[in-house]
Amino acid sequence: MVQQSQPGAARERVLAVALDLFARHGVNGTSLQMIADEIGVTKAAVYHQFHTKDEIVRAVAAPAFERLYRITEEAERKRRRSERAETILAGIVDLVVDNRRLSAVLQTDPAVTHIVRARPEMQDLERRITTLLAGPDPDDDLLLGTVMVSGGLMNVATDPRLAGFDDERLRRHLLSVARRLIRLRPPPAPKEEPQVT
Amino acid sequence: MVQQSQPGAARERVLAVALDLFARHGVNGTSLQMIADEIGVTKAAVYHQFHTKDEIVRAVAAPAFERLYRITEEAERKRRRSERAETILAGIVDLVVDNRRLSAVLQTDPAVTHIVRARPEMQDLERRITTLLAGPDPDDDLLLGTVMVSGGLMNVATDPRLAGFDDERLRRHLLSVARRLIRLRPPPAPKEEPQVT
DNA sequence: GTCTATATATGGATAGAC
DNA sequence: GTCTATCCATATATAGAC
Repeated sequence: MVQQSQPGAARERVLAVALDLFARHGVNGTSLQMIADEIGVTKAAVYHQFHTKDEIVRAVAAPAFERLYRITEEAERKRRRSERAETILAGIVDLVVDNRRLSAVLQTDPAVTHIVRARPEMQDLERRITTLLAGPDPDDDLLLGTVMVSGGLMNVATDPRLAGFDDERLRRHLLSVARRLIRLRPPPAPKEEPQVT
Repeated sequence: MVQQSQPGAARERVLAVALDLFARHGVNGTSLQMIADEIGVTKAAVYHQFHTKDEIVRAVAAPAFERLYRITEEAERKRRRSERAETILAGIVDLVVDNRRLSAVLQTDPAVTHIVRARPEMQDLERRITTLLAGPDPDDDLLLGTVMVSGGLMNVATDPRLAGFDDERLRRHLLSVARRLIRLRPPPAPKEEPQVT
């Protein structure tokens, strides 16, 4: 086994292995022993990096949620509703495509829900994203499309039937399908005047 | 505590409580102790009904999968592709609406995936459903829409943002959104006017 | 940073009384 | 059908040596 001597390398190794195991077995189905075994160290070595299991879960999830937060802030600065929706949608699709395995874990794992998403600022973030996607007063179909986008995109990314899609192909079709779900017209090409909805 | 004296009542009580806990904490996050506590009996009493935890999981999931199997068989007997897709889609939507909480567990819980969905006949069933929805040779957009339907419907059913939808309202909009995703025209309804996408 | 060893709690599961 | 009591494995977590 090659020794990792860069600073923080051991920490990153734990996070990478943890993510892989979380995606396969769920957070509650993954023990610290499994993580340690996969790396080839003991549990105590893992505990040297993270003092609790929750800490590992938060560290695995943190980068994605921080990115989601930044995308949300950016989208909220746009003036028109279509711009806001397009920005948050494209941002989420990019995020999902860049973190295919992570997405499903963050979206559906009950442990993640309890540890990360239950926090008030997370619930607030999810509410803001819903508003960005659906606008302030959506009808039933639009609301349901929005729910399916915010929940379904993550599932789709990990589905084995789409394993053969490379990132660019997955991104393009995810965007296309998601836009239809929230009745969003594709944005105008650069250098053109925006069209009125 | 009222004694349940009907035959099979204790068994049904375990299944109902287990489903509720599975939906909230996931299968791996639910211990037999939690199930027993929720009912107000001891672990041993639960073990009298089910000899292993896997057995409980299978018993919780079984009715939904049997119903899914019957719907699939029925859909495959239809002659036209649109009829097959409409039958399986409407059947799945009904199934999801009738079992809102169960759906997400069955679809996304890693323990369920390992215990139930990993079985060859289950994988075969899921493959047949994909073919029913998408046809034999789907393009990228249709395949992705199909994946989103088969994965996303279940998520949608449990989303708190749709908690206020009654069954009929949820069913109607799920069908509408799902049909758009797989580019399926609504069937000629007896008293409803067909919608144009 | 990693190890051995251990503390403590809880998990699934069984035996046998009532 | 339900109980108490118990077995054994594994879980998270900590202490202290190297």
